[in-house]
Amino acid sequence: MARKSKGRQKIEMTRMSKESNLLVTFSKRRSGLFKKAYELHTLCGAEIAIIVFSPGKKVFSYGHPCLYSIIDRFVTGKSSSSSSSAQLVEAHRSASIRELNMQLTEMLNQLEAERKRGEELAKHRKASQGKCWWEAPVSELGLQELEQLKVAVENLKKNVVKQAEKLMAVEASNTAAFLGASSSMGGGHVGPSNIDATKVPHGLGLSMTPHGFTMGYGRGFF
Amino acid sequence: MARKSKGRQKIEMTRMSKESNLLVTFSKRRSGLFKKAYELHTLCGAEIAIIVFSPGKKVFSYGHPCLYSIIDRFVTGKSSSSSSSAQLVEAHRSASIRELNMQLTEMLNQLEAERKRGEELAKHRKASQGKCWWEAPVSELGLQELEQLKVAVENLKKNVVKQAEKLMAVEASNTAAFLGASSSMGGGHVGPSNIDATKVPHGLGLSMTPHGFTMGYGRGFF
DNA sequence: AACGCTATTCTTAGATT
DNA sequence: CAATCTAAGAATAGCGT
Repeated sequence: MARKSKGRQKIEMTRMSKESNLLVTFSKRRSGLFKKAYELHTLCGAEIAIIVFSPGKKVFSYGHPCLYSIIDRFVTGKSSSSSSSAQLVEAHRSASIRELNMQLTEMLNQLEAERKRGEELAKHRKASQGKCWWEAPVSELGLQELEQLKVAVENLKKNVVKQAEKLMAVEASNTAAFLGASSSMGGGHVGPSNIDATKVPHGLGLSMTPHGFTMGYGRGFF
Repeated sequence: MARKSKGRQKIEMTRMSKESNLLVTFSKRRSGLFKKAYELHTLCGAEIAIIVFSPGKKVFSYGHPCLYSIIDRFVTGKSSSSSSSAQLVEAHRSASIRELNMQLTEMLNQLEAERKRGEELAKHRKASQGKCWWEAPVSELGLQELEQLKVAVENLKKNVVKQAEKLMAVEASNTAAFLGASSSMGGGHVGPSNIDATKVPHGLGLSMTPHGFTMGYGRGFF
């Protein structure tokens, strides 16, 4: 037996064609992702929540210290003191507005990253001046466009925030009325309860023992 | 210079003692985690949402195709049990906002495409020192995309204002006559689930190195 | 504080069982 | 199909800039 294996091979970063390979790769990489999350939590004390919908629409989640507390904190943006259903419902509602703000902020960050890259590109171009002269204007235009886009998005964000503030004010004034009869839904649940979770390739902590390491399947109790 | 570096060293899987190291490690590993998530999404078509609270309590998030749609899907699960009037109002409102989210998501996708193009451009530039003729069309394409993006942003801006006003009107009428408003714009498209085919012409590595996927935002409260 | 480097560890694609 | 094995590719700790 000369060659037992070709070892890891490079793969193209695009959806895998072979469904069988895809499935096993999904499983492997999901484990890897959760392990990385665990390590990030352990090493740096970060709190992490991960939700994964498999290609087959199954749900896998990871959360530390508690998946829901993190999501709740994220959605409400802060306190999350009480877990009363009324508050959660309200939080979820206002989350929609906050989503806009967050998404816009993310967009700005992405734009910023893109702009940086553009500058780098421009620098590169300068380094190899002479070659590709025809490209200079194009790249520059691209950069300028990005700058404009950034400004546009920033303005957009301001508008959204402004509108949202008004909306929130209105909502706050009648929140009490809305929540008069907060349905105490939830409670039961969990159908498939496939607590399959992560097997975690042996070989390293993660034995989901340390603390919670909730890796359940979820359906919230919102 | 015999030894330039000791290379990667093994570390204990416990909270890092040196705060300075901890901080930089957090940053590096967070990027790595997000990259893994991206790859899992791209390779396997999984939908992923990650929320990370840094030790400094700052929030970073990542999501494909859209962070919020995933969280929403996870959180709401299927709490279609009760249908109180309050919930109807909420559903109505969420639907409207979700439309905005869809638009924003599309924009984000376009931005991502643009970013990918940029990376590819950089890669090609580096790879083909003297063959710049290949880059020209790519750059032009990127410019076109930017133009489209610009238009998209302008339209989006208008829509956001319009929708926000509409929402305010709805809220106002609800305030006045709790259930007066009828669901004129129900519909709604639930989960996007339009898992983009990730065209990426000449795929290649997509090593997205420099600024990776950090899509953080600093606390997005209004 | 963000970036580049390098040696080393870690991850994982593909094959095998 | 799940577990294991192997070696090539990726991620990254510790430094330097």
